[in-house]
Formats: sequence, C-alpha cells, structure tokens
Amino acid sequence: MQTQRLAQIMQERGVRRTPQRLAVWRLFAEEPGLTIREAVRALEPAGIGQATVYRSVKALEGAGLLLGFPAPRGELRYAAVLDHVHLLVCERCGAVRRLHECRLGGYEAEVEQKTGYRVRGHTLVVYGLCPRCREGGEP
Amino acid sequence: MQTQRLAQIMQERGVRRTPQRLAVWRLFAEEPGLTIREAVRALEPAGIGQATVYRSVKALEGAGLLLGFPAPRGELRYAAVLDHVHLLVCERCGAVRRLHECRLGGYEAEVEQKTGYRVRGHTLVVYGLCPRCREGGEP
DNA sequence: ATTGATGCAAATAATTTGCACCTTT
DNA sequence: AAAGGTGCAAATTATTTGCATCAAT
Repeated sequence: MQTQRLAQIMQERGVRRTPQRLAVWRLFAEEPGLTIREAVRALEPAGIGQATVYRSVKALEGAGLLLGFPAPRGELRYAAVLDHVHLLVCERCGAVRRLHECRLGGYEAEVEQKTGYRVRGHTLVVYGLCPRCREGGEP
Repeated sequence: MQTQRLAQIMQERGVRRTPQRLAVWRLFAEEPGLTIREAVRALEPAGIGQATVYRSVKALEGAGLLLGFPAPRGELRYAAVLDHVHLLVCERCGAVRRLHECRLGGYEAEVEQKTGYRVRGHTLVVYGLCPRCREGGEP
C-alpha cells in the first residue's frame, strides 16, 4: 500500500513510526468506519494492548492520518487518510465508501477571506442509504 | 428563536416535544460545540437528569436537529441545526462558527448518480485556526 | 387512554493512567 | 544515550438501563 508515503508523513510530522501504529493505520485503511473499540478487538490477537490502540489513534489523528466522523447512533468512527478524503456513509448498515472529487478548494479560500480563519482542511461526510439498504433488505 | 420551526420539525418527524428536549436543543444552539457531558453539567441545575440529556441528544440527532462532529482530542461535540449548516471549528481553542453558503447541492446529485446511494444529507466541518489563535495568543 | 419520556440510582462499558520495560531516533 | 512508546492491570469517566412515575399526543 502507500506505506511509503505514510512513513514519510509520520516522519515529517514527528510521529514515531512503530509497528503498532502502522498496524492501527492499516486496519483503518482496510476497513474504514471502525470504532476504536472494534479496532481494539481486532488487534488484540496481534498482541497489541488496548491502551496502545487508543494512544495510536490519537497520535495518528493528530497527525492527520486518521479521520474521525460521527456515525448514526452517536458513534465516533474512523477512517485512514493519506491526503484528502471525503466519505459516503450508509446510515442503515454503516458501509463506508470514499469519494474522490473535491469541489471545496475555492470554498476554503473564500472562507479564509471572509472569516479571518486560517483554514487547514475539512471533513465532508455524505450520508444516505446504500443501494442494498434502499431496497429495504437486511443490512 | 426559531422555536416555531423547531416544533414543526419535531412534530413532522415524530419526536415528542418535551421541555427537556427543547432545553437541550436550545443549549446546543446557544453554545455550539459542547460535549454531551458538558451539556449534562449545564442542565443539571435545571433539574434535568443525565440520562435524559443522553437520550435527548440521540433523539434530536436522529431527527436531524443536532449535528455531531469530531473535534481535536477525539471528542465528539454537537451543534444545533435547523436546516443545513456547515461549521468552522478552531483546532486550537475549539471555537465554532456557522458557515452559510453551500456549494454541494449539485455534488450530492452527482454522488447519487455515480454510486447508486440515496443521499440524505451531508456534514461539512472546516478546520483551522481562528484569528486570535493565529496570533499565537492564549486560547 | 395510550404511548412514550423522565429521574434516580445502579450497572455496564469506554477511556485513561501509573509504572517497569522495551524501541525508535 | 535520550526521548518516547508499549503492555498490563487498576482507576476513572462516560454511557446505558430498570423501574416507578409523569407528560404528551
């Protein structure tokens, strides 16, 4: 995968590159939309302690390598991010897809002008029903 | 405030209009960017129990009247929403502003076409530094 | 009247911390 | 070496639940 670029970014941003953090990131890259708790369970067999998972998520999130987003039921779920990612989330079954177009470059500049904020990035999550759930089938 | 429209939406969506829920909504309208826990503390003097606050937040969120968004430090914070709202969040001090333009109508339609999802809405959170924090002053 | 909401207190689950030891830089 | 990360178990916080009672439709 883009392990290359990942390592580079970690170095640039002063986040130590440990096997545990790589494992955490890879998990969220393979299965975007997991809960931290779910990640803890998934990584337990690999001998990674829960405290480490929590700490890694924070470190990676702080470095912009993981994106948290609120999911139905008030859960906070995460997805791995390298550059810029928009997500499409099914409200019924929780499926997560990535969207690759971004129309917001100009918008960000405009916001900077109007508000005086220094904009660093944004999070866009589009919600709806995936094709299967539209049909009313089981999630 | 738009208590009018709020009541209407609650009725339409089958959410009972109780004084507690109105109080919860109003709090998040006045101070967007609170944590549920912070709301619990704020509403305690009014005699609203914590279980009620948690349940109200879920109900209002389900009805699209409250929007959750991930804040720095992995916290999930909420803001009141009537129609469609975009948020601008300061990563340093946590200040929250509303943004009123939305360029994403066409984008949603396009996503529906390309993905087969039925899109219901979206959440946009723009992150950055507010004017005060840009200067490096205390939050 | 019926159905659903509230408060309280207790139960459960999620997250953080202290510490000795091991890894990255 | 120095700085920081890890695992474990314990401690702390956050969230949910059961139940009797009350309020909204």
